[in-house]
Amino acid sequence: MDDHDNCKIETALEILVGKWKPIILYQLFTNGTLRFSELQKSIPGITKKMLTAQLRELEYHDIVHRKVYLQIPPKVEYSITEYGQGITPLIQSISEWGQSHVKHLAEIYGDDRILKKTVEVQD
Amino acid sequence: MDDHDNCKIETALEILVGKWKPIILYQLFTNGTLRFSELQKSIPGITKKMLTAQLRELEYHDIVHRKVYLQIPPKVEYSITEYGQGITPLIQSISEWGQSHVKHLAEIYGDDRILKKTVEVQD
DNA sequence: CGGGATCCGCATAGATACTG
DNA sequence: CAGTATCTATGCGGATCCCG
Repeated sequence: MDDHDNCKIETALEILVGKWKPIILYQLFTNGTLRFSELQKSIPGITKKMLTAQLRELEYHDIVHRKVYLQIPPKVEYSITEYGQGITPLIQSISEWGQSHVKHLAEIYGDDRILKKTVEVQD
Repeated sequence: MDDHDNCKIETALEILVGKWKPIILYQLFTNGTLRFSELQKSIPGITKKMLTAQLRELEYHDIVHRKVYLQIPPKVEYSITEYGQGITPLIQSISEWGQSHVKHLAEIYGDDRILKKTVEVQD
């Protein structure tokens, strides 16, 4: 780690972060190509505004490709770029660490988040 | 990637994310142990409130250890836990990808962020 | 010294309506 | 259909004050 690694990390994080980006990427990775409306339907709760904004950022970073069909009604398809495929190892690393970390937390605090859910329902 | 990998990713990201966490971790990784006030001085612009909040989250996740000396005036030292050491490969991965990605962006859009800096200084 | 409590401002997300 | 424009709301970060 040299002195400027932090900003690089933050740059990388920008791409994954934002309430919706991980799940957008997940949808595109697993489904290949999706229309705007399909994407929206597959992500409950997201608004057009947010979806558009997040997709634009991902597009800027060359992770997502935007293909516009000039027709009425319009049709726009989104997919992972070739360069974007290259983040899979990274996502894999993060995901794996995340999984083991969840287990670690369970070991420390006990697995009472399940109980918590039950309690919440009781109300 | 199974159906619930997203939440795991988000769990993992929670730890790195937040305006100040990367640099807090950086300080602790490079300096070993730091007092609250030393940490604050090493991170220009951060408020006590934020520093406290971020440290508490990191502590909850067992990444950072908080050692309190019961004395007047108080003294509190922070360090990376043994478990916390385990995130280095993850940080490494993210950092490396971040670096190569910055280069990729430079290739696509041209390297005009350096020029931008120059312009900013001109003022 | 190392915080906690409180108040405030701004950015950002959400909701709604409109458009090519 | 795939957005944009506009308005509103809320939640987070910053500033300030206080306390053991």
